[in-house]
Amino acid sequence: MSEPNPYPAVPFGDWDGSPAAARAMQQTLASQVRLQDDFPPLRLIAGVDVGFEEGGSITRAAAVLLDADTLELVGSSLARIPTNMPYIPGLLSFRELPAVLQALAELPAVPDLIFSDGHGIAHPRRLGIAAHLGVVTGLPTIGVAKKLLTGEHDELDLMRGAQVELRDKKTGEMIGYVLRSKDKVRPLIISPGNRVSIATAPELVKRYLTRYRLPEPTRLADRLASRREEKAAARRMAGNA
DNA sequence: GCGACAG
DNA sequence: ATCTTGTCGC
Repeated sequence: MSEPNPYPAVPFGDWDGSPAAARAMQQTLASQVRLQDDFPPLRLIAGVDVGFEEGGSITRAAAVLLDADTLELVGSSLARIPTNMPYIPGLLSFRELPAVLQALAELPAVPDLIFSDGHGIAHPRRLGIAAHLGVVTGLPTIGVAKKLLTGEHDELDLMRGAQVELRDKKTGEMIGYVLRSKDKVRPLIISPGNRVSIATAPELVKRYLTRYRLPEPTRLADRLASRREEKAAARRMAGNA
C-alpha cells in the first residue's frame, strides 16, 4: 500500500529565476495559505532544516520523522543538491525548498505536521519557507525561526513559556508569536505555515519542547543538517593528533 | 534616501 | 548558513 506523494519536484512552476518574479509568485501562493486549524490527531511529526557544504555550493537538507507521543525517532533522511541561488532576505524558500522536498520524500511516511526552520506567515509577503512548504505540499506546517525578519512586538519575560504577539508593523495584523522556549535564552519566532491557526502554532511548539531552546523535531533536523557531531569529531581528531 | 534583513 | 577557542554564566 502506497501513500500519495504530496511532494512536488519543484516548489515553483516555471520561474525565470528573477527576484521580481519570485516576489510576484509569493503574492499568489500566499493567498492559498489556510490559517484554520485543520490537522488530524498527531501520530507522526516531522522536522526539516538546511545546511550547506563546500562553501555553499551544495545545499544539504535534513528531515526527521518522530512519533508524536513519545518523540521517538522513526526515521530520517538527507538530501544533497547543487545550490541554485544566493541567500536573499525574503526569498529563502526559493533557495532551500527543493532540497527540503527531496528530503521529505525520502522519509518512510508522510507526517501529520511539519516543523520548519524559518518563518511561516511572519514574512513581508506572508510566505516564509514554512508557509511556502505548506502550500505546495498541502500539509500542516509551522515555522520556527531563531531571528526576527519582520514585525514588531513588546518585551517578554525571561522565564520559559513567556510569549507576546508579533504584529505587522504597518497594519497591526497578527502574524505570529515570540516565545521564550527556555529560561533566559533568545526567544523563538513562531508563525503558522499552513492549516494551523496563529494561536495554535505556539501551543504545538510548546508541546514538543524538552530541555533545549528548539522543539525536538527542529533540534534533531538542525543537528543533522549542520553536521554537528561530524564536525565535533573531526575537530577533536585534529586537536588530539 | 536610510535602515532592516529568516538561513 | 559558515568560519572558529576559549570563556562567562546558570
